[in-house]
Amino acid sequence: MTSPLEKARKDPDSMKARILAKARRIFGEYGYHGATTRMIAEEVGIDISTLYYHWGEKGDLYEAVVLDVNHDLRAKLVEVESIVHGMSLGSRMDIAIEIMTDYLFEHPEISNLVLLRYFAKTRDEKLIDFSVPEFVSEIAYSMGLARHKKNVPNPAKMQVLAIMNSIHSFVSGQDFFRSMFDMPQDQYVSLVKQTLKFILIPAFNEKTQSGGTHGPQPGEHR
Amino acid sequence: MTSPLEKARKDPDSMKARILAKARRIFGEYGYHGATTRMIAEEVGIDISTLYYHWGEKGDLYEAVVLDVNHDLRAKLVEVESIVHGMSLGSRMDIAIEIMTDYLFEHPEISNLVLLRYFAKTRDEKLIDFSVPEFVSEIAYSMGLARHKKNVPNPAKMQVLAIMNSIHSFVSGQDFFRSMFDMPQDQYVSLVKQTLKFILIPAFNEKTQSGGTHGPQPGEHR
DNA sequence: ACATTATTCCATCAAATGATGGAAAGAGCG
DNA sequence: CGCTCTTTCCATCATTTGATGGAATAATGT
Repeated sequence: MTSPLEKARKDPDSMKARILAKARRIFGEYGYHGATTRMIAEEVGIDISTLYYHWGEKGDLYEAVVLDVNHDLRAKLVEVESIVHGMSLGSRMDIAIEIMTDYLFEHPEISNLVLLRYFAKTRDEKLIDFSVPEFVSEIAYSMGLARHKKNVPNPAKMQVLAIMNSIHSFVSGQDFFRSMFDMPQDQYVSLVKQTLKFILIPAFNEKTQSGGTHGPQPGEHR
Repeated sequence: MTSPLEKARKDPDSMKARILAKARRIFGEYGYHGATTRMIAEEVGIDISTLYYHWGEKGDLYEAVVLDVNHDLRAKLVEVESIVHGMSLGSRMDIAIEIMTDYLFEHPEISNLVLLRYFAKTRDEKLIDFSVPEFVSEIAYSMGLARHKKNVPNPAKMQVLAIMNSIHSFVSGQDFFRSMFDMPQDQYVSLVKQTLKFILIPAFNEKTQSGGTHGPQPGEHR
């Protein structure tokens, strides 16, 4: 059995895929409730009922969008991992920040959707996506913050979340933030990379030797 | 002339204030479109038309909420600044992270609203809030990242944004993130502080002497 | 007590929105 | 061609949602 999502991914010119692509953008831009099926249909240039024919109710389309975005994001992370494999932690982070930042600025709806899913509840409660924890553990492992893919210490997971969220925030908030910098997009992207490296790299460079996980376990902090 | 918002802030028991308080929570939780005037009214325990009587249309109430939240946030930042004034940058950040994290976890709707405003567009376009740039410049100045309050270098502004967004993200995303850690709230809060300090402090400690603004100006990066 | 004003709720609208039935148009196939 | 299956659109619903008019109730001032 092939799911509608798999069909869409197989044939990017199909109506299903075209709808999915626009839905990604609209849902990412306006959030679940801010996006209407009519907006999406109009964007594709089709009647609203055609959209329902292919994807069923709004919540189902949204679910497909979330899964689709997660699929792409995971694929990119795997690609990055294969590129930086074997480098020092400093270089790894430098390259990873470069690639992921470029990628997410090219597909800002990914960051938008990830963050909106974190931060905004939806009236019609939908499934919680459990692929986030996997992501996070895998990245933590490949950064050398944990010795085993399973059983990654909580502080390591949190550090990965902090990194990912920092990038997503600058991508997703670009309209808002750029309004206070008054600079073209490419300069903003450079500034984002520069800032991310400035903030993120030192933390992992100096403390690396003093025991990957650093400091006390969460319980008895301070 | 006193605005409705000022009236509400003056008398916290007034109907205006009670509505505003609930509106903060609901708008923060569900976003602008996800929140309905009926949800807010029901939360307060009043009829929907009473809400309209006090605050006019939905967009006006939302605007009041945003201004209200910004007011509180700014006040807290000023308070923190007065507390950490004169300390070393390291201590300043340590204390500031402690206080701001505690504060925002006590008022998570502040983080929610700030982030949703950054990341989600609203169909009915509303005023863009220009108090953000001020915030950011002031913090950057008080962190010693700029010599004058006016004319703060862009990299410094970006660093402040990164810091603020990191805190907001962990507060706003707590429901989502805690589901992957399986720990009580207070432990999660500790872990957040620990992670924020781990990531944020090293960047500012070592490079402090090598020229506050660090590295090249945005233009010719890399 | 009375007049005036402020506040609250009930009833109701109009528009927006999610969703569907069924007719038309198209595609594949003997 | 004639048949079936798929796809698309038009018309239409039922709900939800933002919003208001007006009656009823409570405050306030004189």
